[in-house]
Amino acid sequence: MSDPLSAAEYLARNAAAVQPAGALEERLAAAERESRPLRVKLGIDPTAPDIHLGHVVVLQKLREFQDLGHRVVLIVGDYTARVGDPSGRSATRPVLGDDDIDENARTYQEQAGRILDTAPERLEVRRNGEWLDMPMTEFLALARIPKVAQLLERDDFSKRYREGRPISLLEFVYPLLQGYDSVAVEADIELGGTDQTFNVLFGRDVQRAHGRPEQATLTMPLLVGIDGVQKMSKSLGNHIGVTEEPTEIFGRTMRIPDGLIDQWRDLLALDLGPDDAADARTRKRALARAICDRFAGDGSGARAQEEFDRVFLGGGVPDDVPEIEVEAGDVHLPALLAAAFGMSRSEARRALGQGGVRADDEPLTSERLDVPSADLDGRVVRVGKRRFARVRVRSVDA
RNA sequence: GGGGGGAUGUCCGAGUGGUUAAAGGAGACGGGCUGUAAACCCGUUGGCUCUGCCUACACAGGUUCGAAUCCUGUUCCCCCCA
Repeated sequence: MSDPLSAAEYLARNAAAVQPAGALEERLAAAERESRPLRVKLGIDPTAPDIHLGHVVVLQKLREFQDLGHRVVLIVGDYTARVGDPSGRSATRPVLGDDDIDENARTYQEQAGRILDTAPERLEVRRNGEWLDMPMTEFLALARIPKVAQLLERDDFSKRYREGRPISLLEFVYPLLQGYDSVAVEADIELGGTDQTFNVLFGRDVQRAHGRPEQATLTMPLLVGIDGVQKMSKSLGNHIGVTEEPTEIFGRTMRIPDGLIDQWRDLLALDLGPDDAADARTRKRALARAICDRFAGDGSGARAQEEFDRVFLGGGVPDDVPEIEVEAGDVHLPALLAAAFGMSRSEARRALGQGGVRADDEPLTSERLDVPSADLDGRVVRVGKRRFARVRVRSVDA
């Protein structure tokens, strides 16, 4: 694998683009020649510390670079986060304080460690606050690099401009700062999702303006979320977090549309084994197991599947059902459901009215909203197909 | 600096004084069918102490028996001109 050509081919196999053509081979060859590891850069946003499968795609790619002997440079965007990204129209993001950024960065590293090799010679973590707090004169020098037409060529900008939606100057400045990061850490290669295409390419302009060698860029396709339509993102609620319970990971994976199986397998670099040749359902189960094994620990996939089958094929109840305590006497069902499942009482009422609530297998209806707690003690209340809670009557010994 | 347009529920989007908790769509949720897939069908979708009450159409006041709809001020956004 030390052959630069085959290494490049391997690394690019599931990438969206490697630009400019041949740059990756060239860099790998240079590393070989100079017998030094490449510096592979990824910028991260310290506002969202929950790593999900969408983030994993790029992290996995970084891991592949590491396994080939190269060095990953993670840049925590503490400075850019402090500026407060105004994009996203209506919702102004809260500006984070130092403590939050520290905390988020720490969480991020902890979670990324599930994918990356965290050995110091393989992973370097930097904060762009180290260099972005620059004198105005330096910033002005940066600001003459991009041309407005160039910035407006960008898909999202041109689209927004055409549609008359706001673009703040700060958003124009972002690529500059990100590009300067590449200068500061002497990046050989920068990775990102395809949404970062402009930014990573622009890093080359900034490097050139500073008389530095220009980085190669590798962009990965954006993983589609479990809704099968939009890119995976926490704010869209179509994500699977790497720290989630295996049963949850398994279950949510089983909900993805069949058409997504190949993409997930390829982008997450998972091996489905012999099941890969089977029917869609079998393949999806294999995928779900593989994801569990990868992030929740070896063997967790098989266990999750067993539980899944028991609960959803057999109509059973999961092993570890959260408990909800109630006082002795009558229980007001809407209140109970609201407390147990985080729904509003009105929602709970509706669910009851629609026959979506059961105690063990007995349907609870909206005819009787107050029931003696003794009738529910020890039983599992279930809303819909996958929300469970075991009821316990608080003992009255106090 | 001047002129014009706009802000409606999770999102999109109707609605210009009264039966509007607010059309329609999307999404989400519950049910049916299934493989917790797709497609399809039905229902729900502000909150609550629920045959009623409370809060809601950027924010604050005002007019009116009655306002998302009219008036005033404020904030934010977009466009055009300079």
